[in-house]
Order: sequence, then C-alpha cells, then structure tokens
Amino acid sequence: MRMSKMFSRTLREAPSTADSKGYELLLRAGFVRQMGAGIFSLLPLGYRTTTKIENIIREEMDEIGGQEILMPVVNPADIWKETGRYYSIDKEMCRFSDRANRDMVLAMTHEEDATAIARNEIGSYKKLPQLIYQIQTKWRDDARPRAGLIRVREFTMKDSYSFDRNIEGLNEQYKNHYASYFRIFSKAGLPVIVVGADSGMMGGKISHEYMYLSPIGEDTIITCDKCGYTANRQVAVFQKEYFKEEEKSLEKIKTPNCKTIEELCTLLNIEKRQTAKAVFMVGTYIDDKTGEEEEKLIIATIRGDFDVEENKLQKACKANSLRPAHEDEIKAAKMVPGYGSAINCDPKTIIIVDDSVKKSNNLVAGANEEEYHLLNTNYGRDYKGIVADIASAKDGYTCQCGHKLKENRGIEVGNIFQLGTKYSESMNCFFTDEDGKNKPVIMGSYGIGVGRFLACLAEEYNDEQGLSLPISVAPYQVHLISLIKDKELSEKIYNDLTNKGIDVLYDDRKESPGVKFTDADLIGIPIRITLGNRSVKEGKAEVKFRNNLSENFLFNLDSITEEIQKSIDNLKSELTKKIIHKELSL
RNA sequence: CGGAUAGUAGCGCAGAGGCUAGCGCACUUGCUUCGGGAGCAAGAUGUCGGAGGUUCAAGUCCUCUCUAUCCGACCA
Repeated sequence: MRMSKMFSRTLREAPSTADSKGYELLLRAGFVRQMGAGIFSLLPLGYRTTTKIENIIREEMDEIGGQEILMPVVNPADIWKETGRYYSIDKEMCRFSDRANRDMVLAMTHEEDATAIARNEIGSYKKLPQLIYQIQTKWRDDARPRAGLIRVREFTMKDSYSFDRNIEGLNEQYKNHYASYFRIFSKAGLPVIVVGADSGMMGGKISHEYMYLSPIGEDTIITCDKCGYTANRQVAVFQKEYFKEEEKSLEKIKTPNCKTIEELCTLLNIEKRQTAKAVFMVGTYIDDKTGEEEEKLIIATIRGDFDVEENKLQKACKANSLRPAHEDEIKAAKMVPGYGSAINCDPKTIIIVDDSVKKSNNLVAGANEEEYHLLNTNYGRDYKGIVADIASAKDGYTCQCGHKLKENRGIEVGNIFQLGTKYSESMNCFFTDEDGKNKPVIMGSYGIGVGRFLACLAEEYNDEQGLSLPISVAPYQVHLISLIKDKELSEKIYNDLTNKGIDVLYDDRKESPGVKFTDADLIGIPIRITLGNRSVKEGKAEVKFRNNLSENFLFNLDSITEEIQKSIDNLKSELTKKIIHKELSL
C-alpha cells in the first residue's frame, strides 16, 4: 500500500472524546472513526487488523472442528418468543416491525438462530457432535456505551455453538474452546487470564470469561496468588469467619439517628460483624411464556461487615432483574428504612439471608420501628428465609485456601458457556439417540468480541510515540520509508517485498522525513525499513523494530527481501513461544 | 434512566449583545528546503448542532429540542 494513496489520515491531536491511551491512538493513527455513541467505522488500517484477528480465530476454530456459517442480523421475533428472551430481555434488544407488521428483532446473540437451524439439520445421534461458528455483527442497545471501543452497541463477535449427545460431549467441546481461546489470544499477543464467571442472560451453569487485565476494565476480578483461584466478583467466593455464642433473647432498644451500620456500631460500641443489615431491592419476575411481569420486594440480610453482591442476590432470589426499592415500597411491607429487618415483615416479601448471618447469632438488627433496633436477633428463631452466599468478595478478604485475595480490573474479551438443554428444550431441538429415544441436544456457546480484542491490543501495545501492534495482527508487516531521490530503487524494494507476499506500507509521499517518521511511530508497523542517502550509497538499508526504536540495524540491499522475511519469522515465533497451555478440570 | 459538562472549519480551541466570526495544525498553489511533525508567499474552507423567541442588533440572552462525553443506575 502506498501511503500517497491511503484513504485515512493521521491526526496530530486526538479528538477530545478519547479517554484512554489505546483508543486515542487508534483514532490518531486512523484505525477507527466514531459515528455515534457506541457505533464505529473501521478504516483500512483498523479493518486490516480486525481481519487478521478474525483469521487467527478462524484457524483455531477450524482446528477444533468448527464449521463457519453466517446467520442473519435481523430475526423474526418468533424464535425469541420461543425461548422467552423476547420478554425477559429489556430495552437492550432492538425490536421493530417489518412492512407487514411482523415483530422483528436485531439479534444480540445467536443461540435462538443456531438452535432453530440445528433442530432441522440434526435428527440423529449420528450427526453429533457438531460445532458451528460465525463472525458477525451484533447490536446491543447498551444504556451507556463508554471507553471508546470497550463498551459499544454495535460490534463484531465470533460466536460458536456446540451440539452434543451428552454431557461428556459438551465437556469436550468446552475444553476444546478453553484451550483454543488461549491459543487465539497468544497468537495475537494479548495476555489474558481466565476467570470463573456468571452465565448471566445466557442461562446454563458452567462459564468462564477471558479477561485482559487493565485499569480501564469494568469487571472486577478476584484472584488468589497462592492457589490460583480467579473469579469475576459477581460469583467470587471467599472464607467468612463466623462467630457463635450462647443464644440470648431479643431486646428492643432505642437508637436515635442510627440509620447506618457505622452510626449503630458507634452508639452501641460493637463491631460491624455483630450487626445484620438489611438491603431492600425490588425484583422483576417475568413469565417466559406470556411475558407478564411481576414485581416483588426482596430483603437481603447480610452481616454488617459485608456488602451484598447484587449478581449473587439476583440468582438467589431468581429474579430477572433487580433495582433498589423505594421507601414507600418498603413501608408497604411493614418495614422501616434505616431501621429495617426481616422480622415481622409482610409474608409476601422474599427474604434472602447470607450464610454469614445464619452462622452467626445475637446480631443487632432493625426493629422495623423508627429509632429502635433489636439486640440478639437470630436467624431461624426470629425469622426465616432463603440462605445463600450473597456477599461481595473484596481485596484483602480470605481465600478458601487461607491466603489473601486480591482484586483487579479487567476487560472481558471472550467467554464460554455451558448452556445444557435450556435452548434445545424450549425450542424443541431434539435428536434420536442410539436407544431410539428422543433427547434434547446439549449445547454450549462461546464468544469472542473482535472489536474489544482490537481495543485491548491497542491498550497493551503502545508507548508515547504511538501503537506497536504484534506482527500477527499489525495492519502491515513492514513500513518502507523512502527518503531518497532515487524513486526506482524504492519502487524496486517495495515490489520485491510485496511479490514475496509481505504486507508493506510504503511511504512514497512528498513529505519531510520528520513527518514520515512520526507517522510511522504512530501507526506502529513492527518492522521499519528506511532508505536514506548515506546508507544506500553503501548498499545498505536501515532497519528498526517498532518495539525497540533505539536500536538501528543495517541490512544489505541485495538480500533485503530474505533478511526481512527472516525478521518476520522471528517476530512470529517469539509470539507463539508465549502460548499458555492451561488444563481445565471440570 | 438520573446527575454533570459540552456542541463555532477536518482535528484542537478562542470569541460571552455591536455590525465583515477568528487562532494553531491540517488542506490548495508556487518557490526554497529535505534524517525526526520545515520556511516564505498567496489562497480555499463555516447553514456558530437544530427550532422558536427577546432585541434596532444574537455564536453571544431566553425557551424547547437534538447530539456527544463523563459519573451513577445498568450491562455480555
């Protein structure tokens, strides 16, 4: 590619909306442009990188037996009604009607599509296992897109769907993906860690997320250095210390101006762990078949020294969504905000109790009366409810192995889910097994966000001068800068390299050397060849590597194509050396 | 969806009632320059986000609206 003909331009100053280094450089170097909130165009450089990422993904998906397909972005709403997600997913899904007034949606993932196809193609166990995948556009109308390419509304995703006879088959496909994803990220040079995760709207039980650790990430990851435990905070577990003493009887005491745990502890001169705090939420429950919604008040009771992890709470109470309760809703259930507890509340309230409360006793809790608390409340004796772990794991808490937990921020670039039969059963995707019986196909689904992948690479590989993407994903392999008058020589080298199949970005512009160098630094092609008067006279070209700009090499012009090819191979093998192999035990 | 901020040239910004809207970079042409964002000269570029209003006069004041960004709610 000749830079004199290139579509995009580089920017000296970043648009004011760029708030992370990687995103700023993607804009400045001309990889991406923004169209709207969470909506982006890929310019030639960005698209080339994206294509390279996609091809790495294709290679690895094909390697584990994946067959590439393409499903539609526009879906008839019917299949989404079959699984109930037409009703259970809120405004994040775009709904519209076509000219004949049929309900339509924009697919935000493709479990429904994949299942709808599979139920017609797979009739027998002889057809199983299967693995299909696609690289395709998704639309998710996120309430708040942010951070450049990290959280967007329209994005490209690789999604694969596995179909199996039995759980062993699913486990194998799941393990294949687990390892395959590590190879994909390693080939592209992106360091990731895998964490145990929540399956969210996908349903199913086992799931893992691939996280790129970064302070701009929106997920919190809890890790233990000693035993290797890693999990998204949404599901992370930790060791709680319990305190049990001889049971004492309830006692009502006056506690004016004690609406918070801190105030209460100060007044009574006790520790937070000696209290039970109440968190009021309203859960929405949606009927999968009819779409009817019902709201229920939920009181989460947790020991005062812990915080409620909303995600865990939502699971425990089996709600489709949660929101904080309004004061009047709390009062309507005979409880008092600031002085609330599950004791003597309206029986319709769903009571969720953290196991820390069950395993402790004589806790101070609200009396459901303005300015009064109760001493010595005990779960089981004074109130009952669903016991679950709903506590949020935090930095410094104790891992189950006894070591201290740490927390980090991360960006989710990939995920794998064991779906089981959720979709096959609701969508009637059955096969006839060897024993002649009809059984639901067992499914898994697996995603990689391609745009996020690019964004993470840009965060990982940059310096003050610009981007410095690994050779496997950089838009070009070689940047040829010509500073000499002898056009013929530059053209010859450009053609020789290109004819060898090397991706060359050739700066043939009538620009000053300074402009060419700064643009080269900014775009960050891994290998740079500079043709300058001094070295050319001696039959040499200067070569620099973007990941080490301070070192300068001289290559012979006669053998430059071969030398450059060797350098490319070296850079590539350095990347593959870093491949992490991790075993997954299920 | 709540709170805050901002929309003036491709990008970054100034102009805060006064008549012809500006600066830097980028862009065009010419000459010089040519190893780290060159110099000189000449030029082109704006429905001042949109609609309505106040006024002799509106980027500038008022009302509504749209859009974007950040914080939160939310989210794979």
